[in-house]
Amino acid sequence: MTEASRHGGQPSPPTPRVRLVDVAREAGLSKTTVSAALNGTGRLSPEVREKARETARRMGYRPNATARHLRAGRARLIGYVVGEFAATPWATFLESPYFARLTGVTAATALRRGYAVVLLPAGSLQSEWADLSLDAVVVADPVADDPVVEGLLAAGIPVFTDRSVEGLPGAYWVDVDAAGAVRVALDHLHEQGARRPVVVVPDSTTRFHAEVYAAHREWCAAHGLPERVVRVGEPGDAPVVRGVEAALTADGRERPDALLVVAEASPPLVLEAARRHGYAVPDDLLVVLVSEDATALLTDPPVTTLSLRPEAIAEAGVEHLVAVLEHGRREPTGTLVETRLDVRASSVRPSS
Amino acid sequence: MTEASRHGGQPSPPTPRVRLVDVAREAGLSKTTVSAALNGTGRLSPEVREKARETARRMGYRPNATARHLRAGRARLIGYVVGEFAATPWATFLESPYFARLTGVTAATALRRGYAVVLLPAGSLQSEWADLSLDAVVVADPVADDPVVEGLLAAGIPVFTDRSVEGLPGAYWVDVDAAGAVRVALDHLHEQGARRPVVVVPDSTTRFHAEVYAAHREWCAAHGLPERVVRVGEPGDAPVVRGVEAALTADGRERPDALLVVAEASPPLVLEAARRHGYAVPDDLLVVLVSEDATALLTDPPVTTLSLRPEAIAEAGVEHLVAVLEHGRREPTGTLVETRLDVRASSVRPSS
DNA sequence: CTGAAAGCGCTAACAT
DNA sequence: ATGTTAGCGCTTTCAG
Repeated sequence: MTEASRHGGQPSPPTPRVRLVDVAREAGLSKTTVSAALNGTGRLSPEVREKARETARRMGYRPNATARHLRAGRARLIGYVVGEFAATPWATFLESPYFARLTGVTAATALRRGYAVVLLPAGSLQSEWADLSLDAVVVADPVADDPVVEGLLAAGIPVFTDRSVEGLPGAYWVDVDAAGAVRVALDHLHEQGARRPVVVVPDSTTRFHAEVYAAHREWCAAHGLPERVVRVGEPGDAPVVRGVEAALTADGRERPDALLVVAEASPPLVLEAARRHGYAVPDDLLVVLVSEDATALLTDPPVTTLSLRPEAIAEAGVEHLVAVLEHGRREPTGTLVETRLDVRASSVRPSS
Repeated sequence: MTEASRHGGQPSPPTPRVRLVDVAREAGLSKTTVSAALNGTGRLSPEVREKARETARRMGYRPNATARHLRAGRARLIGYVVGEFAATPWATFLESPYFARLTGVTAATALRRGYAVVLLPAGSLQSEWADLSLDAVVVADPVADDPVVEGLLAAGIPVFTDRSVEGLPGAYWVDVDAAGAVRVALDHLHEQGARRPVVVVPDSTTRFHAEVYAAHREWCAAHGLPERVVRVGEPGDAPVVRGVEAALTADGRERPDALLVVAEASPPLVLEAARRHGYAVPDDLLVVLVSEDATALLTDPPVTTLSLRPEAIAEAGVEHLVAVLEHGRREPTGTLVETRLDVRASSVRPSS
């Protein structure tokens, strides 16, 4: 006798699952009829339909998804990869509010559409996904010419990712309007009187950051302002905060009067760094952060943030994916999501 | 003609996938033989086996997982839920280094065992998982008497979670030795000369925190030291740091000489808070943090951390799960993972 | 308006 | 040692 059974639980009788045929027999109907009744297909008399449903409910029938999928030819499974540094991929990845939300909303939206999202850690080999029958794969942050993307396309699996794959057949994208975001933020700071804005941004080769550099350069040229930018080696609170400190150190030049951080960093940490360097926010320094971090609302003053809207990206991506998978829609191959500037006290010049 | 085809990509010929029977025909063998050859089963002559394999490889054969699963009666799918605050579940959840690692390692380990991990966001309804044919579900942080757990067990799906489910038939657990962890940390501080340690811990009703309280109380009683504890309302850097500040404010009592934080908080932030309050670490104050945060190694001094070892928990959990699923092992129902104290300069009294 | 039968792709008895 | 066949549970023509 096992410990569990002595505790009074059932000895776990390997309940032979109720199948469609069992329901049919019990209800005195055929498999076909019950199937049609439950799926709302076919033309059945209301009474028969109700009887089938009632019996199924009573017997606790739950359709076998695997059999359905085999029949349907699609497994309703979506892979979710991050094409990232192999070292500590998920740790650095999921810890960011942006990716955490992207991941969660992708899973939730897909589930609502009847698709399950399968986590594919970057460390895992492609060979391990081989026997997974994925209908499609979402690549959450591809590197340039990502081999993962290429492998999937070669295997005939549709890929959904960011704009870096534009033009590849079978690859679809949803992306954020990075250039627009930078312009909106800088325009806002300019309107509030900023004339020496400094930008802090990770020094990476991703398309997103490349667009940020370019947009910043153009904006500065257009406004006849000097291009002040600090590039930090990697994402993460600590490096970014150091970058902020570097940006705020005048180094002989005039002190900046506005700060735009295009990297996720804890808002309170950034504010504190500014204060440490003798800036009063927003009096001496206007601050805008690209961040999804909710603590931005809790600081004193609350911090203006530019949201990349991971929720919107995830939803658009899944809708697009479902459209391609279910209706064979191949156009458009991309969707651009607008960012959102949430103006708060940190970037509003007081009573000008 | 579509945009894609004009770009020179194949017009995406809906490649009729290569099936087992196709390989068999091509190789002049039967399905059985090819199947046996590829799966390493049966007794086949080496030449035939190699021929089958070679043909399969050449034709780019990839077995249809859905058909296999239907045949096998199991879908090799594992659900992964977090039984948490419904509001912003994944955001707060995945952002923590602990959970991010737990999640990533769970997925990677399962995949290596041939199981796919499906994300089930807390906001999603049980009805949405109904037709998912999950072989088992991992509940990553159940609340007391979690209704999710109960629903799954009622549906006959094995559940893997933490020790709070001990005794429920069909529920298995892997947990961290919270009480042992507290003792190890406090013993270490005591050895280093601490006599007025203060503990900061979230004020929650989870089993983990309850155990922490109890272990702390016992330890203090056993050592005849006053029980100094600060409970913070919620996890998250900001509240925890405020808790630390409260803990370090003497308030008429003697200043503490050691600090144990049992909540994930950014190590540099905690150190800074200590300095702000006039403590030199480790001279005036020994510091130990329960954390997986890698920045603990980068501070000055590096911070001693107590790791709850999410990687080990995830691996043990998956191994246990696989054992139950594949070999029907029902005992033991639980595994306890030891924590690990990584002693660094922040908790070593200098040259005593 | 309902039921019998075929078949999705694969594996494992069983027969040769 | 290899091939034939049945069947996993479901949906869907196609007869009745």
